Amino acid sequence: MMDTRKKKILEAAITHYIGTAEPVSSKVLSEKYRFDVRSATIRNELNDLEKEGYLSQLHASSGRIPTDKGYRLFVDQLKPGNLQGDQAKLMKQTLQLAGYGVEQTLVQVSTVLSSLINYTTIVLTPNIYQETLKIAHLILVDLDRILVVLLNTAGINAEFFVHIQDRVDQEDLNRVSQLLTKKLGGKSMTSLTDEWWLSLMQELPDLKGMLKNLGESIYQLVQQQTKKDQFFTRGFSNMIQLPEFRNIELTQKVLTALEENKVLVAVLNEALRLPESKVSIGGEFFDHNLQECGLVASSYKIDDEPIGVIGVLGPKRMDYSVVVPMIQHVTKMVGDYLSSAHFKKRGG
Amino acid sequence: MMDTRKKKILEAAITHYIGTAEPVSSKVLSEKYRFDVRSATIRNELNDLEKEGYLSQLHASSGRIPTDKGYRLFVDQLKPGNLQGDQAKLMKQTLQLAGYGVEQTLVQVSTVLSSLINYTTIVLTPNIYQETLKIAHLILVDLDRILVVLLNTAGINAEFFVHIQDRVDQEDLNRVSQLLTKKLGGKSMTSLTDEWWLSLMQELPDLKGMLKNLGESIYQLVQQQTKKDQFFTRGFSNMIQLPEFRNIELTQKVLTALEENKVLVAVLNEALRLPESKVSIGGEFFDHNLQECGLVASSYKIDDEPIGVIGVLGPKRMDYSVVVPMIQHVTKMVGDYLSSAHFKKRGG
DNA sequence: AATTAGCACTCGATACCAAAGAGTGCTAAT
DNA sequence: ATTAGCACTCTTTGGTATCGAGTGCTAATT
Repeated sequence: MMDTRKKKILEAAITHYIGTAEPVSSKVLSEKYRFDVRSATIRNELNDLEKEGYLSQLHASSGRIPTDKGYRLFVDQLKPGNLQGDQAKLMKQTLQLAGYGVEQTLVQVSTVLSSLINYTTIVLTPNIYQETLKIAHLILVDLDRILVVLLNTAGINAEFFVHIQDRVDQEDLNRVSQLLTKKLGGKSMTSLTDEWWLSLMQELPDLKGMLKNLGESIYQLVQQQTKKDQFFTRGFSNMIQLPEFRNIELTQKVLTALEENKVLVAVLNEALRLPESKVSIGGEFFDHNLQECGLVASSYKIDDEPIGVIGVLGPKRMDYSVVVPMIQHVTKMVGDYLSSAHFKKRGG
Repeated sequence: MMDTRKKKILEAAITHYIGTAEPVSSKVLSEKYRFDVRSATIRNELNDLEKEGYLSQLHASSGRIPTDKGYRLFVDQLKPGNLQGDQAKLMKQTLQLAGYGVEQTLVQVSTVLSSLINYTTIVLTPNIYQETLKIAHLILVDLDRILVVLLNTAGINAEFFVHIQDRVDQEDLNRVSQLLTKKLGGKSMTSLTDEWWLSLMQELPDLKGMLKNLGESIYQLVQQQTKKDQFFTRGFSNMIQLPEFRNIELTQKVLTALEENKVLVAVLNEALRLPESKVSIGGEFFDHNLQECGLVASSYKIDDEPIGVIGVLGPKRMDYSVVVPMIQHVTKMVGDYLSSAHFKKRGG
């Protein structure tokens, strides 16, 4: 039902549409691609492909454009590709010149990535809730306020202030820090139960009140977790040059989806758990604002643990054959870099 | 040269244009506003106002639209206004429901602000470089890596990792932290000179190497300061509904300006030092991408020190009479909140 | 001297029509 | 199974006529 030539024609049609954003005609296909058949034959094949749901027409006498199903087939059969050497080089340089810190590195990388491919990059940044905790440290700020610093095994840190009733000094806090750090190993943020805190209080009875405050604050922090903005976007202004975004309504929709980021965050979170990159196309998003978009996303890892996701959002006719290898390469590179001694030395 | 009636007509013309985005005709002015003269008279006045540079025409037989000079006059004579009670209430609620931390509070506030007025909010966030330092604390992370936590007098913190050669333990670091905190009072990030570090080394000769690493890292951090992203944007998707943004080229320009944020950051930084709010209009930006925009910006203060800026970017015909009081109110409210015991208690 | 009725003029917006052109599906011939 | 040929569909483009909003100017009026 889907012989080689038909497949080739579908592939050529999609490739051509990706390149031009114009509906593809039988004439163009027979002239620009070597099928050694006249356009009428191709016309018959196109008709079949439309009936099978891989292509569609905007109106009765227009050329064909791919459907979601068409793109999906196209993407699924893409062979692992390489990216151009100069692009790989540029990304490498970007990493080496990036500023301090994980967040800043991601900002730099996604900005350059977007300008390279002219689509929008979207990023899920690491947070303290991934992985297990490693270090806790308390710093006395005011008489009644302490800054709590937490670090997980991936080296991602979080800080927040806690208000306390009891008077303590930094010496006390150092003792608490030491105890916490000792007891924290293997625990995640959410597994710090009431019982766990109670057992701590028994070890340091004189600082019971403070520990109570601390436990409550961390609990509240976990509750607020979802509110926390762990998502950013770069380079929409690069993408907006593409012909589909001459359509104001479409531009509005995509901007809205990027700002009300729930759906995108959800999709990225799915990609976090996948071993490979994830491609989403048009109707596969449960968001009408994204019906005309495609997304390629892949996770990056610190020491083999996925801690965040980099994605590329573009029009449905995005050049997947370039973007997929690109995003795989970039996430690998970022992960390696964030795990590297070099990064850690210069102050990650 | 500018009698009362003329002024009133100009004001009415600008108000009407702000409301409708349509060029204003003499007929509309004579009918909707009570000048008690026929349209022909108004026509004469409009002609004068155009010659004086306050109004302009799109083409020979069109109504008038305000020029930058017109808007400027209009804005400069605005009387201090109040905002509606329900809006004030909503902002207050937003603050109380905002998440932990300064950054998250600002994100919430700017999101709600944008949805209230349908323009884009832009925010300069506080950073460690403002104000003088108060506390430094070092935390041992790995054998050769420490996390440095700095806090300034406004309660804004920064963290970064430092790689060290010498073996130290947390006890050592506690001693260093204590010394640093003692010596830091009144110093700014940039005034930590080589001499200052040398004097520290003399007090703790056994940790000389570590202090050297630390000094160098902080120096590098200061160099990188400008790279740091201390700027964010919310609610462009609200604004894009306005009729001027049906023009794709304009949308592209404004988006580009928001992403290449240099010019905007510069303008906001000027507002940081001003006692009142700052309004910028069209040609007053040295950026062709912002020629059709207006900006109202004002700083927010922690304990009377300006530490950041909230701005509203809209089309040139933005409703300044609403936005100016609004932004003044919001920045005041945010500053008070960030300075308040309530905020500090619940974990700023 | 200020105001205004009246009018000619400009220019954009809208509608309509014709012609051109791109592309298809189908039929019949190869 | 392929394809030449053709009728048909629909969009695009350009031209033209018309409408109407709005102006500037002149001359009359207050």
